[in-house]
Amino acid sequence: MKKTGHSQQMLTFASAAKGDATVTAQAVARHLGLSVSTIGRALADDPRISPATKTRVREAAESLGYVANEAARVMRGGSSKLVGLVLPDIRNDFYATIAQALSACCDREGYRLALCITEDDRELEARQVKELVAARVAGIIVVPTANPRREALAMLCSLPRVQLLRNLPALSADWFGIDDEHCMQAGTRHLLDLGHRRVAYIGGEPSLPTGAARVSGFRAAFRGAGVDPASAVEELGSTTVAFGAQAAARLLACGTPPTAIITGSVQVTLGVLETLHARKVAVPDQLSIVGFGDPSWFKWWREGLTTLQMPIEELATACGLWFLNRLRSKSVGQRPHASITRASLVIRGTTAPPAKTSSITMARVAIGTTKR
Amino acid sequence: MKKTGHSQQMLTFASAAKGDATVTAQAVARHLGLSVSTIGRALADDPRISPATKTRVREAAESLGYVANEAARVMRGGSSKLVGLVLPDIRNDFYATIAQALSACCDREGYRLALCITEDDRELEARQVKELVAARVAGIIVVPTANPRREALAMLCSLPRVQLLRNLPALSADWFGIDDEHCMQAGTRHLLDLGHRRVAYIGGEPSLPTGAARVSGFRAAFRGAGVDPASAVEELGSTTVAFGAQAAARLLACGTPPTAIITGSVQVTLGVLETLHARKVAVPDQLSIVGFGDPSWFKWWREGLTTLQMPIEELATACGLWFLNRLRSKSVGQRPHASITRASLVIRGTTAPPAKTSSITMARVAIGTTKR
DNA sequence: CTGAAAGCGCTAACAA
DNA sequence: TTGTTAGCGCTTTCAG
Repeated sequence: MKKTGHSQQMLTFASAAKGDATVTAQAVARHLGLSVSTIGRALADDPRISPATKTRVREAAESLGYVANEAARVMRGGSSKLVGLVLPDIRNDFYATIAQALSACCDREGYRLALCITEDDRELEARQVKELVAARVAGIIVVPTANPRREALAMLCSLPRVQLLRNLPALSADWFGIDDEHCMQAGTRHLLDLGHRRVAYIGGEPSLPTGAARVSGFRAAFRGAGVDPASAVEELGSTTVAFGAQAAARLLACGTPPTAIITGSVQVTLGVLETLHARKVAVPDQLSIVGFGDPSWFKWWREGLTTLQMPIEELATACGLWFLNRLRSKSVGQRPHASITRASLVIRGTTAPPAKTSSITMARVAIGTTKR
Repeated sequence: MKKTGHSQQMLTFASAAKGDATVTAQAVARHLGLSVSTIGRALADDPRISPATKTRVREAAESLGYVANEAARVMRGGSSKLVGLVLPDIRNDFYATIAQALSACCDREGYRLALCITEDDRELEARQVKELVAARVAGIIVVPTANPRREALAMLCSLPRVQLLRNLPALSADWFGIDDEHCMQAGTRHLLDLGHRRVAYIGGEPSLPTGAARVSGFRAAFRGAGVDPASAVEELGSTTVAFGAQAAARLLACGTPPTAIITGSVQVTLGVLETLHARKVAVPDQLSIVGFGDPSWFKWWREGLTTLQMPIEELATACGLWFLNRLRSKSVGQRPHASITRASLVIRGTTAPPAKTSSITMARVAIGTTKR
């Protein structure tokens, strides 16, 4: 930072050229022999300030390295430019995509994201939310845990908020999500149509709104196809890689293993694939599988993973735009708004009709309606 | 939130039970007939306050839903509990892992992360950094762009800071990174040892510190093995999926395509794999490939991708711990500290000796020192 | 067109 | 053990 030579006020001690002590509007004012309010107004482009003064102020501010103190502005009653983003796990492709899209939205409107990772732990979530409130964030975008603490709910409800994917009525917040039930039904239907009967669903606990909807879609497919649900298997647990891997191992080990598996979470899918890979299970000859979500590498798993694909990025962008608009206009709809995005089944190479015998067969049927 | 019945001060209008107007320490004080400072001290667990009052205050604060205003605290001179995390792209597994690890660190120490995604755009970076300074963050953890703007550098240098992966001397900041040059040399060496001569490197521009180090390691391997570097091919560009895909396509299309490719970025690797998959290139029979980084799905690409693996999570955790410690103790080392983490070559199924003829051969040699 | 001053909510120095 | 008060840096009346 070059020190300007204009030594109009070199008498005033520590006139902000000290280097480290943060430069305040006061300092700029002294430097120019003006008052603080003029500085503030000039920088806010107030029409009452003469163009000449404005440029003078702007240049001085620039050269002194003045950066407005947002804390002070917030304290005056203005809400901050910080938006809380509360989600379970940023390594999950789902949430990374969401964060990226929201970050782009926020950036365009001058907002920043405070990233809070809950690991689906309600205590952690409560702490994080409290901190966000303390920081006086403008609002919160949240993928809530299955059962948030009462305090967390109360705090969330005291701010502008929107929920993503998981829809908790207790939050009475607007929601952007996917048609969990229908897409899971479509995926299951695909397997039933291929002739599978012993179909297993591995997914999140039904205490999660999404978990409940997905397992419900799974069951609905059986009813819809007139198939006896007795042959359906359900493994419900945490939406983690570990759970997926264990559940798949359990299913493979049992006396009459399923001929097809459908998963209800990206992480669970990962775990299942890991187990199938480790055990060298022949897919789809011995076992068909339908995944959940569609990170880029799903198409490289064996001949390509048949999966339920959802436009997460679009979903997040829609959510971000809508939320920021609401923040700015303060408009609060009476009933929470709900926006549902449709998912679609992408058929690749991991689903086929079941083998006639329980051993590995040579049959390898090519299917290909939505092949991509 | 239940309203407590203690109507000691029901006369004071709007005694904070109004529901929406944020509850201040003042409000709690009035509610209890105490002074603000007593409230502040009680909540700060000051020894001068009687235990009885402390509990009384704490309960009242709780039931009224009081949350301290951090902006006010910051304005009094305390630094905020916000740490800026500036990185190019959160969908990149590298950076997602880093964010996750740092978030865990910060959370443990009561800090929060402000996520800023630069997309490797220096203008965007400059804007984000300025906003972080305006927000009076306690410090910044940054993966800088190749060539940050002068203003951005100046601002960064005015705060506690640490750089990850990319090491820019201009920042004169502590750095946590990997031994880019050596690991790339090892990967290339592996290919040369297998007998490859026409080896291609596809990676980031040398304007990036990491890009420069990696390409330099690539070249060093040739020198080290006494192989004529004339047969080496270099494709340097942006560290994106698109560039990787295009570069690979270009290499395959040329008259005498390389018999092996080594990549210098996770995203580039993704692009290359995409092209190889689309063109149905026989790997490793027709072409050997060494990837960069090790997201979980690399081991599922064909027979498993041979790759340069680095303990990113440990790196980020080390960085976070060290940085937060520095923030708290204000200790500033004279010379910037540099911490280098070693990467390792993981040999899986995508590297083999080159085919004798230019066409596909049947030879498929199993290699397996570090197989995993 | 510009200046003076109040006040946002909190902490810490000074009183009692 | 508790109360009073000044002041952090900014915006925003109200006065010139």
